[in-house]
Amino acid sequence: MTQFDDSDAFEAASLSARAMQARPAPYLDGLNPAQLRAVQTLDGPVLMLAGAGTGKTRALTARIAHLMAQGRARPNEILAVTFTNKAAREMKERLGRMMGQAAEGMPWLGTFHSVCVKLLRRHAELVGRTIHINGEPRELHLRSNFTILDTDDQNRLLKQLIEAADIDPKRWPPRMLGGIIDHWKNRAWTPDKVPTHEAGAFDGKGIALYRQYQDRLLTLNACDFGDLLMHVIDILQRHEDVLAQYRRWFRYILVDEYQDTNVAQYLWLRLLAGGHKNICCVGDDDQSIYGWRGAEVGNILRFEQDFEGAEVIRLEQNYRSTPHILAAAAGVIQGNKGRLGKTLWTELTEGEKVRLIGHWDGEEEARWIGEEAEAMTRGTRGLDPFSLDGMAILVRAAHQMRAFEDRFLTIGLPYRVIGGPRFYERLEIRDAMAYFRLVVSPDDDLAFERIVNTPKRGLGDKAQQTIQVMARSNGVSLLEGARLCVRSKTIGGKGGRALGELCDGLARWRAEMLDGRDHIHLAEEILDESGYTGFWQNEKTPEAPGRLENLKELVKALEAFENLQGFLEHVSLIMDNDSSGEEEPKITLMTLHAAKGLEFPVVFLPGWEDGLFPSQRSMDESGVKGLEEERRLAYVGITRAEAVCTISFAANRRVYGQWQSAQPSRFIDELPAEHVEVLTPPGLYGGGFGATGMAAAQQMAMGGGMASDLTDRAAKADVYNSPGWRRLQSNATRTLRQPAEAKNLVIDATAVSAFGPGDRVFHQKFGYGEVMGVEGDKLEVEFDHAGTKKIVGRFLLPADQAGDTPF
DNA sequence: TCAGGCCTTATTTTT
DNA sequence: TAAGGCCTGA
Repeated sequence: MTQFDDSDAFEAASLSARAMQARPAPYLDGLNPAQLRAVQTLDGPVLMLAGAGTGKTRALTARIAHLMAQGRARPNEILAVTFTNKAAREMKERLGRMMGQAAEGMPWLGTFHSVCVKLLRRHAELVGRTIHINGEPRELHLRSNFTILDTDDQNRLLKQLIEAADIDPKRWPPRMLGGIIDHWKNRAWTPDKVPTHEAGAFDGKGIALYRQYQDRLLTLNACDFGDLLMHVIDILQRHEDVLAQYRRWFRYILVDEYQDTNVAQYLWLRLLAGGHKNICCVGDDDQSIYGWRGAEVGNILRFEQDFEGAEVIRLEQNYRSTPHILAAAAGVIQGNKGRLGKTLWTELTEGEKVRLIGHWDGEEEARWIGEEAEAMTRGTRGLDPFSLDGMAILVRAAHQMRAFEDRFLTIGLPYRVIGGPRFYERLEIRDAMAYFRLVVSPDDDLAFERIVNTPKRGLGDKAQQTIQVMARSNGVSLLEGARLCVRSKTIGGKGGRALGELCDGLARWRAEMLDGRDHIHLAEEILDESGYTGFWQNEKTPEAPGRLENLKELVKALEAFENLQGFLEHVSLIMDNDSSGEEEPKITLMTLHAAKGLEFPVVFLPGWEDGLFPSQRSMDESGVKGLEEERRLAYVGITRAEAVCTISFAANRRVYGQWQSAQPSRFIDELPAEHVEVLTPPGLYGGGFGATGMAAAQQMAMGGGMASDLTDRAAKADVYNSPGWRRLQSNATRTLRQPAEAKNLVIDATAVSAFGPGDRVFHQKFGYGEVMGVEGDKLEVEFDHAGTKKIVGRFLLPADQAGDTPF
């Protein structure tokens, strides 16, 4: 298909569209030939194979603009799905900039899940089933105001079911069952469709529990994330009229990150695109890194078979990285079999080689990266200076971040961590939300369970069981059951009084809400009067102030919505944590997974050791498939870098408290030597070696092999005396001791002498504590909640000044 | 009911 | 090591 096909549209296009077409199309400006083809090939299935940094979002948004400008579809006739809210938002913003307000009118641009929620709310009543409750058949169906459960609700529900089935939740943890159910839902297997070879799952009770769980969700009028897709698929499969309606409705379909789709998403797309086949999938098989959560690389590899007559367009011109970085990435990814294949190229000619450095242990690695990052802000090794904002450290596993955090805290290097618990997953936010949920829907039993005794109201297991029994025997919600308990004095004393207050409060807040009271004030009132705010105010842990801050932020987030209900509906799908408004430049710390789609001028890739990266577990569990996914992860990591990419590894690392020695990652061997520069670790001699091949380079990067190369006696003597040599010796004997502390510490006498034993101090990370003694340049501090630590004096504040600082 | 001690376990994570 | 869940003693 060529761009001339657009002439067909000319006849069909409306007058206004023809007028638009007559004008130059600014959204096409500056697109390269491949991008142009991807934008202009409108009919039939298209696979846009977009390598890292090749401008795929640009092409995708231009394509949408083109569809509209050509009069092919109105904004509401285009279905565009992404995986993350962030990607959807980005696309909306870009479209907005490209076409003015037109993008506002794209109601079907969103994540798979948000689109499914919209569809499901329209057709909820088509999801239903006859459930026997106490032997009586009852026809239950989903209602359009269903609630969306998150993982935590899900696990609590599963735990109840597991215990009710008399299964030991220790041997068979709810999380595991949740994982299995998720796995099934990712394949669009309803309880009836789970194949028999899965019957053994969860001690042979998996399928039965799955069915019970689905029934329970239906009675709660709730869905989990997997249901959103699965229910929609089920509806589309069973109701031809509904399917036909949407096939007509969505005239063009676009899919971002197609390599990440699972079976359910694939089926969903096939159903919707089945009529006209105007589907454009964008993705990169080399960046498929979510196989472990159900993504099927097969989907993208099979595209041409699945969608007959598909046009495959490769975006291969890279606008991000230098040639050395691209070549290094290409060298690594070459090791994978069965790729669709792409060759990234760039117009850039200059640039740094990928840098490789080995360290004695993980702490030294962190120390070196800290120093290097700091040096790079000033310009070092002949490089221009870089801002910390342009630097990122990408790790395989979240726990690797710890060494860096510790180090950066010590030297005072500003950093930010991406990932970790998202805002809406935080304890205090979930508690607060449970209060809101209960006000909006008094029947929300899960929310009730969460907050009956939070803050502590003296309602323990026994009282809660009493409420359960009361509710069940009367066929009412837990909240209503609680009211009955209070009224009948079944729960008396202090607990009963507190419970009565809670029930009254909930009734009062609900009445106010129905009265149309301003929801922001109402939210504040709920949190104050329930005692929840007070609970955190009285808490003296170092994280308590932060939690209060988060609660404030939560209330602020309400401003964007008209009422509590609207807020709750959106929030369950928008699990973003965009902490905006950063002042000072910071280096970014995150996992490789979280880094996909991002780019940084300077990237550090630490921990390239076999077993850590590639991860042993991946290889054990998924064999070659696992290793290939790890390799794609390496590819993703390298291709994040624009200008400088530094890979490092350590010979020794502490794993679960035990010192272990490690081999450099096999991926290091796969780096093409001519695109790699080996840096010498501090304290080791060996500059000026002509390394050939990465194996030699590795040795050198670790300081190995230098004794034979250094013939000069004096130099040799120096080497034997160098800390590096002593390290190597201990390495050779494999004594896994913790290496010696770094020397050359400058003793900061003023900072230390500012405190003495008995002083109350505050530390950014560990909170409040008391100085126990002085040791060299450090103070020994016994923290109230973090144990005893040795801290450099200048990172401590007198406790009474802690409140005045922006910590 | 609850705080503190013991034992177990230990990627990657979005919606 | 270190965090989270469970149990026990007060």
